[in-house]
Amino acid sequence: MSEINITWPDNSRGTFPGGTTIKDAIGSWKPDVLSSTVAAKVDGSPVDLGVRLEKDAVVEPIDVATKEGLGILRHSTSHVMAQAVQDTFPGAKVTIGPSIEEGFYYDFECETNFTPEDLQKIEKRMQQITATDSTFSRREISRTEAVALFKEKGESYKVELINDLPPDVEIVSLYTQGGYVDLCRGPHLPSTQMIKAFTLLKVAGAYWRGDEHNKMLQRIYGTCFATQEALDDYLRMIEEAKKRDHRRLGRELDLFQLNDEAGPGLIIFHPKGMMLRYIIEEWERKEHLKRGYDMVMGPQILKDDLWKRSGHFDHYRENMYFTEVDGQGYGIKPMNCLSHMLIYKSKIRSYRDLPLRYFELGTVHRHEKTGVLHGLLRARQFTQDDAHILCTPDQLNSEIRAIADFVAYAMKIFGFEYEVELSTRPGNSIGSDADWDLATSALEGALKDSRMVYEINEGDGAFYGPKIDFKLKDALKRKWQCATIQCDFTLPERFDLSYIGSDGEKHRPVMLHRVILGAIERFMGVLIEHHAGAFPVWLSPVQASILTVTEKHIPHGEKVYKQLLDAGVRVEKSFSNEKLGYKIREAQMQKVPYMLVIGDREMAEDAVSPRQRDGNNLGSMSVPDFIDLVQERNRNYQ
RNA sequence: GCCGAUGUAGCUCAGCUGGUAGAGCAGCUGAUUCGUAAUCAGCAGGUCAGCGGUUCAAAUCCGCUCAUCGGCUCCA
Repeated sequence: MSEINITWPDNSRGTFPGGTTIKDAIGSWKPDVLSSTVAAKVDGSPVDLGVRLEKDAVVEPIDVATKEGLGILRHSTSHVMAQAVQDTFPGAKVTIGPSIEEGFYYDFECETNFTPEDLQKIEKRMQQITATDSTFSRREISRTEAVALFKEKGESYKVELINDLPPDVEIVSLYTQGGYVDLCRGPHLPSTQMIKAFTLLKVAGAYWRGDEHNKMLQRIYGTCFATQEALDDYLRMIEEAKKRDHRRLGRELDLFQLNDEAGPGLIIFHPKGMMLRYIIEEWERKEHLKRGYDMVMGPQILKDDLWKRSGHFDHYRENMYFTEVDGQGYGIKPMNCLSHMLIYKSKIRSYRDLPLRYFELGTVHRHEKTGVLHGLLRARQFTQDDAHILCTPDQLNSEIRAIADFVAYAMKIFGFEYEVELSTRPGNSIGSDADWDLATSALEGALKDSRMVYEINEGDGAFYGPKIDFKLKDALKRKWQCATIQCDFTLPERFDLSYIGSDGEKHRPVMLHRVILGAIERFMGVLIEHHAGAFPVWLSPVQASILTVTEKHIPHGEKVYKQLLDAGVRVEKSFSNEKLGYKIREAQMQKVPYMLVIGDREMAEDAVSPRQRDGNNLGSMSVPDFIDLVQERNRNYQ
């Protein structure tokens, strides 16, 4: 038998008889690696460990701890789940079951609805399967054979999947574990025994192939990790996320409410929530003015004709609210651009005026479907830190780069990491191919010039133009869409905007729509969850609470209160007839950064000794020194 | 909008197979005057989401509506 040469990741080489399995080869290379290896890459392509090597190759084991390895582990677990579901519910039809970022799911069509008790049953069955050490074995059959096989099993969704494969695909692969066969590209684990730490999480509805016109299937979500510890960590993280839920903290910290009587998706800000909002808005105004933006403001409703002209009536009507005044139809604005266009049009513009940057904390209303509403993160009325930049095509690049810098600065101030995505033309769009190409390359060019790392999101742009999305990552690594830059050649066209160029001729300006924090409400929701309600001092609605020990300390407490208030410190009185421990606890639960206890000592020294919410005591200091401390943190965004 | 679950006091939750509602915390009143995460006692608080039906009798069973939650789709 001929021999083959294998090159390992460390560039060492080994010689093996032709037909050696990858598993055996790895086993003789580094036996200790094998136990955590789920599959391998042969010349770059991932394959099963059971594959026999027939020619020279570069072989790289895929470890279960890597992202790719975890994906394979989870995908295999989803196959085991499908087996368990069909064992438990013989009528259930399988559809697809991929691994996802935090686990896996599998969609089923089943007459009965899965209950939480059913999940336990399925999980138990999965444990039986994984305890048996069944191998995942791959088999390749012809397309027609596969169709016949799944037809016979009554798996109509699998038949549909095979039929929809590209015409040049002649062979499909099947994986079998413990007598259970599924259509799959692979690769998979060598054995079910590697599946040790898994759990099923929830049942949810999901449309077949993600299309809302299709049948609703039942999706079971689960997750799987290489070790029990990793799974436990993940489950703890979910618990932590629940504790941080902004809807819960919004109530506990008395920031805002969503009230049935007011209506779904409508937020009512309480004093502390409004204070947080005010701080953010003031920051916005200051930063925009620094960057050469002009503040403007338009009305909430504008005549229907304007929305028809802009294209919103044709493309966005189902998301808009309408009203009638004196027999005239009006649309409640879902976006702020129209007023800004009218400002531009209010006089003849010269190229010397450009770029014009109109900024508005613009409150918009959008008729979101009831099922998508989610606290502050998805509401029907919200306020964008919106701006529209009108510039010459030549200025586009520097304007986009300036916005990207602004976003980077904002993310630094608020303490978020972020990712960048470029979204291209969607199906439901307006405008010419040439304009879309120009706009898309302008955005991409600016990203490249700014040396930003970005991903491309095909077909995810707005109906009027492509966009750059910035997705920030919070303390729990969850991603949230906030900033976006959208390039628009259409509106200037539709509204016949122009400027007089140096040549004395009329030219068409280009328009950029952009937001930095996105929607103030959403950003607040993200901030609440990011900080778990314990905002940095500069953002805390209440920065200090004054706690009197007994009622004889109230007059001095009042004096300190007044001093702090005069200095602009956001301060609260806790003068009630309770023991100090009780008041500390109260302030602690409200996550107030500084607690100022006023007792005999503080009265005698005319001082305060701030206790931080982390339990640290800063020692005795004068009231002016404490004021400096707070103001220092305000200035430094800490 | 779709699938599923849920809805009892301000909050967190009990309330067995139908017999007419209960606790802790919060609130109020009083006592206590207290030094870094809960002082004690008393009081008050609910058309059991809403509407309709079954029944001698409904928080409990059935239907519809509304809202919320988890997803899908959509999105700042």
